[in-house]
Amino acid sequence: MKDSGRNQAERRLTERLGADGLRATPQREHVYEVLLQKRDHPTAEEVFIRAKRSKPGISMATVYNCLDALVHCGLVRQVQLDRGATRFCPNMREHGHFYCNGCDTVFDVDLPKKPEPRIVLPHGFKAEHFEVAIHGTCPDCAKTKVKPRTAKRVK
Amino acid sequence: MKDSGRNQAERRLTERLGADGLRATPQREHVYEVLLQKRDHPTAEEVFIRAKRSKPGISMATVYNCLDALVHCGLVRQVQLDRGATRFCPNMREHGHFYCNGCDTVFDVDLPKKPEPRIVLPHGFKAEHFEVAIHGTCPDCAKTKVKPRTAKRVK
DNA sequence: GTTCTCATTTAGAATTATTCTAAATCTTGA
DNA sequence: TCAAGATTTAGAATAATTCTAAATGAGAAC
Repeated sequence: MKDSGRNQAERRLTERLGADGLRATPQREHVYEVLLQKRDHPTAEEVFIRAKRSKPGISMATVYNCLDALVHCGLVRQVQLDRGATRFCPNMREHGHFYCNGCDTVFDVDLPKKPEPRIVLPHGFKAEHFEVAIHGTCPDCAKTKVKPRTAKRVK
Repeated sequence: MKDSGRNQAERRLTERLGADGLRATPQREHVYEVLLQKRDHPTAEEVFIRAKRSKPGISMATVYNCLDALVHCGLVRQVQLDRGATRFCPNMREHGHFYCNGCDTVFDVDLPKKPEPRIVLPHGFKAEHFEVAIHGTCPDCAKTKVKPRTAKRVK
């Protein structure tokens, strides 16, 4: 049947949320689907807008709640790249993020195979998760040569 | 003489700002000094508070302006770790940041020597800068076992 | 030195992003 | 069916950052 992928995603969602003592509600499922549908690292606001298209009653507070729940149970990563809003990424594969200073777009980038730069933490530190962010210029912006800056707002 | 270190820092500041067409103003020097004095990854607000101690007239807008100028000219890095305020770090040596989910403290961590896992970017992408952030639990918090969470706000 | 121009600073308003609150609704298990 | 607790909701509140316009300051041109 044509949406077995969707059903699978839903099962996983219920499972993961459950493991954290959380319920798989229609809103949480919907927010998760929104993230899976267009993987362009949307902000909470953007998720809200998309979620409203097929679920007009959903509220911003719920979107934040759902996103938090999804992050909490390990189905979604939150990505902090610039001074703006947090972005969300349902790709849990190990990967980094390339942030284009020119157009603010975020691209997933592969990290070297069995990489984990093998960072040695001082004694007693327990790592749970790591993020690699690369800032630079994407091909399009490199061509058009606009906004060649690192920090925002300084002319 | 006892403050040659400071003079050196000031020379570098003037140089770097100048290279970007910016002036080395008393406020910019002061904000830079504040960052150098206590390298605990303060937020703009914290920098503002510290800056005011010896320069009561300085304004928040100026602190943001100065921080932007310093980031822009490559003397300071901004670090985005959680949903809270941006933090600032005057350590330009290559290093990563460990963020403790328990106490929100940020620690500098060394990256493997000639590391750069050699991330291969797709054709046309130009990397300017990269950040490695590790989220986890610091030794103190590991002992006391408080707040064992990844995302905020989900009970 | 005076004047012009432009950079910078400042206070405060405005905006943006996120969190909080309390009431309504829903779910689940007894 | 009911009680307890989880979730959602709207809207208020807070936090973080940016914007605005006026005042100040500094260097270039006279």
